[in-house]
Amino acid sequence: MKPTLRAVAEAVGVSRSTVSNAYSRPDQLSSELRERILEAARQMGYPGPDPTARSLRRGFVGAIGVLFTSRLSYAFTDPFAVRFVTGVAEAAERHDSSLLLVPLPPDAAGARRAVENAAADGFCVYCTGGEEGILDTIRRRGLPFVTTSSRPRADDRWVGIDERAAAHSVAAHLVDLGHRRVALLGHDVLPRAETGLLRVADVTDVPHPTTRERLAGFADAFATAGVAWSGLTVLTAADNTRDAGAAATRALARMPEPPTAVLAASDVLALGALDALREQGEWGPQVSVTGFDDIAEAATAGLTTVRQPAEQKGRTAAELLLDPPEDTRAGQILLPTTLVVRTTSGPVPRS
Amino acid sequence: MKPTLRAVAEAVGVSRSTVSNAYSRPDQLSSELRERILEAARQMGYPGPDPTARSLRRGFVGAIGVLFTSRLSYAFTDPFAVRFVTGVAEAAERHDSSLLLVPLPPDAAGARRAVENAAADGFCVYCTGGEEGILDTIRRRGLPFVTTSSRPRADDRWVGIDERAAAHSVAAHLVDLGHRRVALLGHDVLPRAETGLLRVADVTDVPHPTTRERLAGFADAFATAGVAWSGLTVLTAADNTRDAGAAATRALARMPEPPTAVLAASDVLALGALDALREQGEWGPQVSVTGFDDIAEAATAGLTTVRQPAEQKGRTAAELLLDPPEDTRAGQILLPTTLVVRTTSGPVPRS
DNA sequence: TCCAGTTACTGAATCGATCCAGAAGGGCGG
DNA sequence: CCGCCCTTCTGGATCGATTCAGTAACTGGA
Repeated sequence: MKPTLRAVAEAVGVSRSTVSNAYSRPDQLSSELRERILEAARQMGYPGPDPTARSLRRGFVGAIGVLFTSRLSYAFTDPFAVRFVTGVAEAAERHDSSLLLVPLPPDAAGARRAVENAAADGFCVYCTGGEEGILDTIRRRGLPFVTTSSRPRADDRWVGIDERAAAHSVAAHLVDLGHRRVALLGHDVLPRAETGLLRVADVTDVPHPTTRERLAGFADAFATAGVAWSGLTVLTAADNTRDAGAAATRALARMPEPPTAVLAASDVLALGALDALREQGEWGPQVSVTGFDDIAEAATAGLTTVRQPAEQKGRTAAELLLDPPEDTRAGQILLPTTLVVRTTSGPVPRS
Repeated sequence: MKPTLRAVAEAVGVSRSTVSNAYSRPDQLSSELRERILEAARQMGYPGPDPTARSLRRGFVGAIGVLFTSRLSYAFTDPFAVRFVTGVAEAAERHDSSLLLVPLPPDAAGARRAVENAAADGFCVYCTGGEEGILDTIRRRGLPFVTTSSRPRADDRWVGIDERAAAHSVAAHLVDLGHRRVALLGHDVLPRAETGLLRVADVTDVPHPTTRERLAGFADAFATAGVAWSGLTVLTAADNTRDAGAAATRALARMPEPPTAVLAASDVLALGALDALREQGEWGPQVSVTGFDDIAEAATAGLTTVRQPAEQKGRTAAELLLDPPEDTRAGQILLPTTLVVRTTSGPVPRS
């Protein structure tokens, strides 16, 4: 067994408090004694105060948790998520805090347990589906948190973008280009993970809050332009992945009157859509495609999209958590978005 | 203040042990009493056993630490690192373990403190520079760990590839194509972070173990082919980033007899080299470039490289940590690598 | 010389649980 | 009816530190 602080104290012949002070409050004892203590500790192989015991007594851990709805391994696959975490990490680092990444199992009970068992001083909640239950669990623990995706309560800390307005901006761009027959591509559009076509029925039923807002924003733009919702098609991807985006998009080829544009709810899906369209011979590449997020690959692919500041979002979230503003009302921060027009969007082809 | 387990016990009129059992050992009490306890807890807003206290008493945390030498935010920028963590996350998930990401400050003392304070049951040590000091600190804490990069001690758990042989294979590929005047591109080649040209002096002096092995492997191939080391040039990138790779490569243009190929120690650097060469008018694009790792962008860029199974490396590392083989000698796992020839390597141009 | 003010250190209480030996009560075979 | 086992629950010790009020010795100013 490793020696404890107590053992060191006994070896040196001082009280435990003094040994503790040697580590955490050097000014509380003579530097001579301190040296003697540290030397003895070294000799005995004492690794310093146990982090867990220290946390218990001190009442805080020194780590912030980042909650992901989906599996952790998936989280790292999503470029936007990675950039978000990068931002969180950056801020955490500045505050000498570690990062505890917590994957939330899909079932509510498991998710609750995960949050209850996480040794963290607070949480950044990254874009989850069944968010409310999770926030409640955090509240029960009495820990602070920052959300990013769904509509926050008035007194919750939050950082995000105006999803709906941002989505509106890309859609309006397509409308301006003359597109009227358009497919909206989102993941998790229906509770059951169906893939394929759907008529736009009631977007408010979409369970995933971010997707819902974005689809609503898309729909807004068409409504404004007088395009009937019935002219729109919704493609449901099984996942927010490139492959799922491609798979969902392939359904278009089977339509009698295929759309002239695909409006995706994320860049990842949009890239998938491009993949699928490229397979479609001459017709495919003529279809306009837009994304959302502006991940790195978007630039390479020439994807028209809406940029949101991913790292900044993460950084701001962590900052909001680690050193909260005096004024509670300053706890909700809206980040700007920009429409980035590249080469994947263009006027409706004449033919 | 949140109620504690003790408060719940008093409210229900049972002992603390019983409440504890209600949460962690349902078979130790009648289900009727258990229900009563949980109900009372719910009423009082008791969030369940405190993770820190539980960890202290139980003697383990339920999280594995991943140690990064560089800043956390940088770690997420490196595609290879991200894939490695993805693998670790996957395995951790299977074992119901959280991930604690621990950035190690560049200074030895800070790094030691970070390791001493990390609340984890064991560590995956991702490719660090001053690795030995860190491993010692972990050993002092008596915690298990798995390394990936440097040469392990006989009884350390380790997962990795034969860096030198793998590096040899790309270099041999270039030799076969006729290249004789070649630049080796690595980061952190010298202790002081110099950028620019260097003659190959003594590769064994390179501080970063992985870079050292790879450069050595490159050199091997040329030695075998009878190419004098003096024919080789070493480019030192300040960082393992695309930009740093590009910056280092620009020095080539100033050489009287520029190399016909650039052998990079990582894909990230290689992509940077390609960027730089593309700027160089007609000469640049003729230079062959090879990378190392086979990250996703490598395929897109047509980069010739050596593939190593990144996710698998992470997964194996975590697996080795979380459920170690009976036989200690099975604790060192060598993963396979493959030479992937694409379009950035070709024969020496005639001119 | 005396008292106030520092400095250096001690001891007991505490953080919030889990563990373990053991007690009380019920069921059952002999 | 006794003894044994099983189930259900209890109390106290314990995990490894930190905190805080308090003691003792020393310093310095009047």
